[in-house]
Amino acid sequence: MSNPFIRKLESFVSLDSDVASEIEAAMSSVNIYAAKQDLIREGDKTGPVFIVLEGWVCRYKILPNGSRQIIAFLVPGDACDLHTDLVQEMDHSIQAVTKARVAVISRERMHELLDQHPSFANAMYISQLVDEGTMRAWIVSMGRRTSIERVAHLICELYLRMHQIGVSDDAKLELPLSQVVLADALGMTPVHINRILKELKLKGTMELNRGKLIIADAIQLVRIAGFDENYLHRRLEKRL
Amino acid sequence: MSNPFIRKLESFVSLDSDVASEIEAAMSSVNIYAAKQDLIREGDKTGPVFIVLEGWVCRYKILPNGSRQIIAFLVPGDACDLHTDLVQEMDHSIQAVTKARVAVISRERMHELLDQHPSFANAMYISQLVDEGTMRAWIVSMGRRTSIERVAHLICELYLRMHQIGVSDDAKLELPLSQVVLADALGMTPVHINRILKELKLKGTMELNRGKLIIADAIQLVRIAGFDENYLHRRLEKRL
DNA sequence: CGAAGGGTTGATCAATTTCAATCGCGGTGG
DNA sequence: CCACCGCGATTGAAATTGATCAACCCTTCG
Repeated sequence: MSNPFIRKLESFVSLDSDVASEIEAAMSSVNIYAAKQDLIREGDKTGPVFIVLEGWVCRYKILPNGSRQIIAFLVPGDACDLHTDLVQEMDHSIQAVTKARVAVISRERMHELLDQHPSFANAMYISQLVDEGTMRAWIVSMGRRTSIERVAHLICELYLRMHQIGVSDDAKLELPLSQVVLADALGMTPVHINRILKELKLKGTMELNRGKLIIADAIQLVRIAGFDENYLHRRLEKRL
Repeated sequence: MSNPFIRKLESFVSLDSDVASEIEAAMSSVNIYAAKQDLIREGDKTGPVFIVLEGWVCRYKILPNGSRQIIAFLVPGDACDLHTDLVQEMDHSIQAVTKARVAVISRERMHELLDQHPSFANAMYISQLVDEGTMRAWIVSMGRRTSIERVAHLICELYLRMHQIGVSDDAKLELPLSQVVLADALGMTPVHINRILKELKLKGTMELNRGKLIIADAIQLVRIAGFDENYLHRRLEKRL
């Protein structure tokens, strides 16, 4: 099964194969977005449920002064806005970082699926808890980590997430994020990101070139980041 | 009805009075915590559901270097860890900021209530969405706001939340947060918080003395914060 | 070929931390 | 009753981090 969403759900709970195929069938409507194209904007009425199939997507918010803060990255298998129909309008925007293929499911269909398949609802709930843990980790990073620690921490997070969806061999990783995007995610300047990346390269920790990341010294990377994988609830996998 | 939790739920959905009293009955078991006492610690197995009745509580995380980042404030009416039984252990700690009265509900009972009363489940879901919106706003603040903007923004958030639970008249507010606590929440130094507070006082914007906050110029405060009430899904204008 | 976007670098500036000391006040034990 | 203690608040000076400003380079792409 090559559907990244199903694969992610299966990592949380085991799904009956007929449930899995019903979910997959519901994902047949697919949109393609170009890099920098918005899926939905702050202030819009809440739309359908999006599920990323391919490419990178982010949540972000623009401030009055024009600067941008990325709030989360969504990679293949990640869903968003599961239940936002309970509130009136988006408080942030969602944009494709790279060209992206995104499945679109109507809220009605999604509600049916959730109602009919408790295992699916459960998996979605777990997924949401993991996302919340990630947000908490971002708050901690922004508040209390220096820029090099922050960069290292984000790389650890993304490495682990890519690894979970099986998109990385051990020390190499496709990471199609420009320095500007990294800066927007980490609350820093592109210039400063550039210098930190250089420092990490000089230290022999990691190297990021044209969307390809090489982790030269994972131990050191984790140490710099002060990375605690618990927040991604890796233990969940082990239990299953 | 003086139960802050019920009052909060009612602000999201309307509850049948028998449902309300059933929920209230479930909240009969109450713990008292002293300031700085932990309700639950990072690494602990997930416990019962906590609902703050009185006082201030926070989520926080300690970093390897010993510094602390507060991730969220919980005020009367706020519940936490509704569904964390789906994951194995806490990825952060929860601590009383002031002396606090906290209702404790077993997960079994909570699940019964949620299953039996869709309106209650709905209200809890909305509440969770609001909390997520608040976390996103914190990420934005930490990433892209200067320290004075960050302070102003937090004050706006807290003012609005206190107002919602009816614990503030128009320009005054009980805000029992020390400068150290504010610093831990905003990712700053206590020294710097002190200077920013002084600056805000000098500007005639607001004043915080011994746990009492006076908003002298709400318009200016909102302007400094670049505050957008949308994320709390509430209107600010009619208030300030 | 030329333009645009992304990356790199140096110099300078500004915001915030760090360090260190002092103050005020409420609570406590003698 | 009162001196003392400890925490929170306050202030100044120095150090540091990261931002800003301003080029310039390289690659890609129309």
